[in-house]
Amino acid sequence: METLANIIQNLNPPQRKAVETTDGALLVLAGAGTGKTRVLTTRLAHILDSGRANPNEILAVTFTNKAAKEMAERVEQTLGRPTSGMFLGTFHALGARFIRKHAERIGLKSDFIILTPDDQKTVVKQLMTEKNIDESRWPAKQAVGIISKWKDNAWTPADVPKGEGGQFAGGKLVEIYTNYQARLKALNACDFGDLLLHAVTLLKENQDLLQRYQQQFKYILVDEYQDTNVVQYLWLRLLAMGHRNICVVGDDDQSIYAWRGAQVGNILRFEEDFPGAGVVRLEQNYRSTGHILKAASELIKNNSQRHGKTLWTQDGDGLPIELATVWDEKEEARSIITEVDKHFKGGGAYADCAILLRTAAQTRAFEEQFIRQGMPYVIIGGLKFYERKEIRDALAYLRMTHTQADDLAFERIVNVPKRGVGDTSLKTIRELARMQGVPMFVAAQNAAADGTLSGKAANALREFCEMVNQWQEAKTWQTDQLMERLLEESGYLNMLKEDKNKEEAKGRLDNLKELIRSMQDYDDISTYLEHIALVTDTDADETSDAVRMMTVHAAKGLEFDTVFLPGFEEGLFPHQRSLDDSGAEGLEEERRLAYVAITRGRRRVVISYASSRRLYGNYMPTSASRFINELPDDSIKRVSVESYHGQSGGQSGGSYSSGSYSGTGSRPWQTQQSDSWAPRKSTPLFKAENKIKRSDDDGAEDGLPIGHRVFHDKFGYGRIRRKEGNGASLKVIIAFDKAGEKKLLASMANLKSA
DNA sequence: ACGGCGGTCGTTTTT
DNA sequence: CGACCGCCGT
Repeated sequence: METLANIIQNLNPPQRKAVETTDGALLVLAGAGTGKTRVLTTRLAHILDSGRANPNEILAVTFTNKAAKEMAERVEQTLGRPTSGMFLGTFHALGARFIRKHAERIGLKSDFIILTPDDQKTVVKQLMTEKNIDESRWPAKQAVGIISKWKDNAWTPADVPKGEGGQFAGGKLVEIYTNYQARLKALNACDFGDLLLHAVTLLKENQDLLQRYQQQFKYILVDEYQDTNVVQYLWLRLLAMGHRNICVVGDDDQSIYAWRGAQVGNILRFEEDFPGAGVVRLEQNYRSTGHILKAASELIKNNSQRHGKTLWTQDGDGLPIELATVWDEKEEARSIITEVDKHFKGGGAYADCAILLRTAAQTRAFEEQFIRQGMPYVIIGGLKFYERKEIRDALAYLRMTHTQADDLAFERIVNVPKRGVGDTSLKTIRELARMQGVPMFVAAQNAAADGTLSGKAANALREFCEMVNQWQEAKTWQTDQLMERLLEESGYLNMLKEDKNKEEAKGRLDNLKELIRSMQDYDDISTYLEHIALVTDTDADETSDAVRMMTVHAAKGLEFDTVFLPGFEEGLFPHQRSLDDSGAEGLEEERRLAYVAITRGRRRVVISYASSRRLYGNYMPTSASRFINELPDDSIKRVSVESYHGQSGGQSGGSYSSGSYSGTGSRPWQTQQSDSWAPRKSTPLFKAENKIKRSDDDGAEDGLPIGHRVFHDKFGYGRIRRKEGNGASLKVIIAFDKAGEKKLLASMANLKSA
C-alpha cells in the first residue's frame, strides 16, 4: 500500500507544490491531461491526513456529479478511510443542501421540489399568457433563457439593471421574472438557478449564517474554476472570506461555457480578487503524443485572453494529426467508419474511438451509416434520461403522490393517458385554484363535486382524484413498488402497450423499467426525487464496446485513443452563431472548443471537413475552418479518401491513405480540387437483376419470401418476418440486425436481396 | 377534446 | 429536410 507521503513524493514538482501549498489563496492552472484529479485528491487527503482540518471543515465543489463522485472515491482510496462529513459535491447539490437547511428564511419549506427546464417553461408560459403576451413574438423558452442568465448573474428581480431585457415582451420581462419567483414560492419550488441564487441571498441577508459558515469552512477547493459564473463566484467569495484558504483549479484554455454565463474573467482575475495568491502551472501532459500537443498549443496561441501555458510531454511525437477532405457529410461518415473498421480489424476496440461533433445535429449522418454498416455505437449525452417524456410523466405521477399541491405535476398527467380533461376544463381548474388559493388538485376535486364542472370531465376528474388519494396512502411503500403501481393503475402502461407505434412504445416501456430498477436503491420518495433532479446518469453503457459519439462539450474531461473530428468548416466550427452573437470573444471560445476537442486524443487525431454539407435540406458549399490553417504544418499530415469500388459485402466507404499531400508545406486543399475528392457516383451495391421485384411488378409473386435476407438503405441488413396486406399496400415486417423490427411498405422500401 | 394540417425555425446545455 | 407548435376543423 502506497503511503500518502510516497504519493506526494512521486508527483512532479508543480503538482507537489499544488498539493503542499495548503494555506492562502492558490490558483492551479491545470492543462488538459496534466494529472489534475490526482493533484486535487492528493491535496484533500493531505489536508485531512495532516490534521489541518476535519472533513466537515472542507468544502470541495465540482460542476458534475461524475467529478464529485470520482473525487470522493479517490480521496478515500488515497487516505485509506472514508471521508464522510466532507462537503463535497456539485454547486447545485451543495446549494440545495444549504437551502433545505435554512429554507424557512427564504419562504420555502425544506421539502421544496426542483424544477426542470421544462417545468420552468411551463410556468413562464402560463404567466405570459395571463399577461396577454404574444408568445409567437416572445417565446417562453427565450424568456426562461434570459431569466436564467439573470440568475447566473446573481440578479434577483430587484437587482436587474434598468433597460436589461430591452423590449422583450414589451419591456415586461422583469415583471414576469417577479411573478415567476412568486409562483415558484407558491409551488414550494426552486429552479436550478435558485439553488445558487438563494444560497447567496441567504448568506448576504443573514449575518449569523455568513459567520457560521465562514468559520466552518477552513479549506475550500473548486474544480473547473474557469466555468464558474457570477453567482457561483459570489458564493465562493462570501464563504472564503473567513479563513481565506481557497484553492481553485482550472484551465482558462478550456473555458467553453461562456454562452451559459461562465465568466472566463473569474479565472483570469483570480490574483486580483485574492491578492497574494500563489499560481501553479501544470504543464506536463501524461495523455497525448507530442504532435497532438504541438498542434493544440499552436492553435490556442491565437487567443489573446489567456494566462498562457504550454503543454509538453516526455513521450515521443507519435502520429501527426491527419487531415482529410471529403465531398459531403455522407462520405465523411463513411470514411470515418471505414477507419474505425480498420482499427477494429487490427485488434483494436470500437470503444477506443470517439467521434466528437460541434453540434448534436451532426450525429444524424453518422447514425445512418452506423446502422447501415451494423457497427455498434453509442451517443453520449444525448437526451438526458430524466428529460424523456415517459420518465417525466412517471415522475409527475410520483410527485403528485408525494405532494398533492404539485400543480405542475397535476397539469402534466391529469390527462395522460387521455381521460377527457381538455384545455377548457384545465383552464377552469387553474382559475378556481388561483381564486380559492388552493392547489389545482383540490380545486379539481371541488369542481367535480359541486357541479362547477360536469359531464365527462367531471367524472374523469372524480376518478382521477380518487386514485391519487388512494396512492397517497401508499406513500410509504418502497419507491419502486409504488411507481409500478402508479403506472399500472393510472393506465399509463396500457396506453403504451396499445400504442400503434410499437417500436417507440417498446423503448418507452424499457425506459420505465429502467426507471423502476433505479428506484430500488431509494426507500423514500423525496430522497429519490432529489436524486433524479440533480443527477444525470449518462454513463449507463460505459462498458459496452461501441464507438462513442458526442458533442465536444460533452467530451470535456474525457479521453480516447483515437479521436475523429468531422466538420471543421467555417460556419460550423467556428459556428456562425458564435461569431454573430459574440464576435471576437465568440471566436476565441470556439477556438478553445477546438482545443478541447484535439486534446481529447491520446494517440491519434483525425480532422476532416467536407466541401459541401447539407444544411436544412439543401447542400451548401463550405470551406475549410480557419482553425485548420492555425495548426502547425509539422504536426499535420494530409490524407486523402480513397475511392471505393463495390467492396466485398456491399459495404461502401472511403479509406484514408497518406497520398501525395503528406508533410507538404503548401496547403493544397485551399485551392485545389483534386479529383480524388471530387464527387463520385456511389457504386450500386447490387446488380439490377438481384434486386427484388416490387409487389406491384407482379401480382402473383411479390418476391419477398418470409425468412429471406434483405438490405435496406437506412436500416441495413435484416430478415423478413411477416407480411401484411397485398398489392400496392403490401407491408413487410423485417427484423433488422441492428435497427430492430420495422414495418415497411414494400413498394416504398426499395429492398435489395442480401 | 383532439387529431391533423400547415407555418416556422433551426448551437453548444456540466445542474 | 425534419421537428415542433399553434390553430383550425371536426
